[in-house]
Amino acid sequence: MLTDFSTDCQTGGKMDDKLTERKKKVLQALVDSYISSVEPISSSDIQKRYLPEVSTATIRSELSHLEEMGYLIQPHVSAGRVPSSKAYRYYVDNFIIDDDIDLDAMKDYLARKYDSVAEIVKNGAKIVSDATNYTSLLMISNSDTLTIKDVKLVDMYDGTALVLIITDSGVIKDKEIQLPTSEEDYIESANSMLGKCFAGKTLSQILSTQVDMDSELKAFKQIFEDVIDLLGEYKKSRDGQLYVEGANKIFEYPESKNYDNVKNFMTIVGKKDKLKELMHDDGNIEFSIKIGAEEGDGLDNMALVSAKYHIKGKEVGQLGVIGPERMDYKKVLAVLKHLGRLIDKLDD
Amino acid sequence: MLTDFSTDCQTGGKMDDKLTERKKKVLQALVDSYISSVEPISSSDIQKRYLPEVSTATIRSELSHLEEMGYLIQPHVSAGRVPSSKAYRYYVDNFIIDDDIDLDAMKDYLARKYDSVAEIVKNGAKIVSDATNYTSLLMISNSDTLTIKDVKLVDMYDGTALVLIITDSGVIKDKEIQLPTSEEDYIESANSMLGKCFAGKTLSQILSTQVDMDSELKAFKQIFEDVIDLLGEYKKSRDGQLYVEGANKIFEYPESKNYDNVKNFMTIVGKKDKLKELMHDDGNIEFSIKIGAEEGDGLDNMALVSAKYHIKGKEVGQLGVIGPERMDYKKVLAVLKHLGRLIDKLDD
DNA sequence: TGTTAGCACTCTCCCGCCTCGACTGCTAAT
DNA sequence: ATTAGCAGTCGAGGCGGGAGAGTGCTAACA
Repeated sequence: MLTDFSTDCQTGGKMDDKLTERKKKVLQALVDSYISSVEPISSSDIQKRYLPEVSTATIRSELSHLEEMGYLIQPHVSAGRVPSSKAYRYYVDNFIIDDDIDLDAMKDYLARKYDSVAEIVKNGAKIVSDATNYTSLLMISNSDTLTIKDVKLVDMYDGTALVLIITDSGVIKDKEIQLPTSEEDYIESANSMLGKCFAGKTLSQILSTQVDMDSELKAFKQIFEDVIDLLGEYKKSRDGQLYVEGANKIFEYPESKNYDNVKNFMTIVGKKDKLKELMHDDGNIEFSIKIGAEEGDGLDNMALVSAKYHIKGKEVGQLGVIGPERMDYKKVLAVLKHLGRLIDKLDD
Repeated sequence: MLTDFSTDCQTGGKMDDKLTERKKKVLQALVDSYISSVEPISSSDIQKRYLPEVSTATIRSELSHLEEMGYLIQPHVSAGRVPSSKAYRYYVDNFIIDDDIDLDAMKDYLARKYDSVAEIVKNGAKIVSDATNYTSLLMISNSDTLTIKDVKLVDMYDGTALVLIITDSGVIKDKEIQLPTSEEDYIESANSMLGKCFAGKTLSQILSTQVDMDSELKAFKQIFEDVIDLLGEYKKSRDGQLYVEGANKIFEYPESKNYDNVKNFMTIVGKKDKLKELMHDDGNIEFSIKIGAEEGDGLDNMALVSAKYHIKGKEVGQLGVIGPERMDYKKVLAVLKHLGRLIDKLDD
């Protein structure tokens, strides 16, 4: 089993023993069926495909029991049953085992569609959306993980210089500033000072540190402050940027028949702040699954699965999927997991 | 009158004289009414608010005439009438006069909401969407207008250099490349060569010109090609980038009651290529209005209004609005026009 | 006690029918 | 050319009833 799913809801994990084996089987059957048909599931549906050895009456009594326990919902008396958020939570916590996650299929899929691993990383959000057929979310990690390799001034013209901030993921910011003097070696010594001060530190470290302006540094005070400003600006623009891909996949779901579903979905997909909050780092959990109203307002009938991803072992962001509560968690997890591995192994 | 609207449809402009004054009045009344109520308009609606001096019977005969001519549509026999695309076209070509465009109101609105002009430009798309309550589109102009000021190599480490492309709107691209030699003055002479080749040209000019590699340039062949590649890459990433803001305004329209409308709208808003095509430069027309199916597939029941905008007199992009065909053209034009002026006057 | 067959019950969906109300198109008069 | 009057048309919405689906309950059985 995947052991690191988020179980921050009161119904997670610990309920295992309260369900008999047969109840588990019925619940799993119902969720599986519902995920594939997106129609209320009846007792005979379950009997036919999953439990031919018992009668529908038995299944019915199990179903009504599960309903009492809060796992199932009956839209109306003569309809079948539909899983509740609690059921999905139980499902992802207990029924998804690693073996189900078909990494090889994913691998083939990606190999067919994309030429290089670099291309895969670049198109992360698009790939996830394509492969899962849900809306995908890509969030760039906050700047705690970004290391400054060097800060350089480049002479331009008319006493201006270009500030380059070189990080371990490329040059990230440039801006022209005014030089306080036109001395020839000013730039050179400024460069050495800047290198000394900033190289090897993360963005957050730099911004939270108060540097003593000793005599040697005084001459570069202005430059220094300009650079700090620039870093602050960059942090602001980069921190937790969120990209959404495939937002109108919703129209391909049966759920879209219901106007409110479409509206809710589009509303939450439009609220980047809310999405960021939902994707936000849950400690050491590698995969996080938020289901329905568990997470407060806004995610009714929806679920959000997200995974951290790393480059060269370092956390660089999160990649996720948002879609209907009845989403194909196995597939989604397979895609996210495989992609995570691919990205992590990347070394060019 | 605004004289520079797009009139690239067969019904534009020239139909003026074919409509009697009263027909014009009826048509305008109907479109105005419809724009504000978004319900089919009956003969008595028009009589009450616009033409009390004639009877409903007279108006009815005018209406049925206008319908014959293709300006109106009757959803069914006992409903009022609704404007056709042709009616909207006629409306924007003939009934919107400059005086109607209340620039001052717009000015006040912007002044209340934003602190500085710079902020207004930066948030162009958001402002337009807020102010009009429609979905807005912002397209950065293609690279024909972008001039390269200089190309510079900056020494890094281990025989690599950073390529900087400095344009009149800032440094736009940087990439590390391998230097073919570690000679000391290589970078310096390369810089002078690059400056000579590229300074003052536009991106497109550079990419379309075949440069003779004479003896002097041979030594820099590799660098030269790297830079060209870089420019090509940049052009690709920048050319006609399109931003969409406020896509789910659709849910605030009465049209959203109809599922197909929502779907169509979201579909086209998701198709950036199609939007780009629709926004694409129409010669010297300052404002372009595309209405409904006039423009081929995809824009049924919708309209797209776009305007070029300039900074310091130079065209830098387009700003537009996409929404229902019955949009408030006067308001939209007021917003776009006023914002265009503000942006153009910007000089910091 | 758990399981089962049988059956009555409930509820949705859908169809046809109806009425009401909104506008129109037509006609005949001015 | 305009108008009043009126018949005609169509959609919206309410009502009722039949069909179908799936359940809960009960009583019998192992």
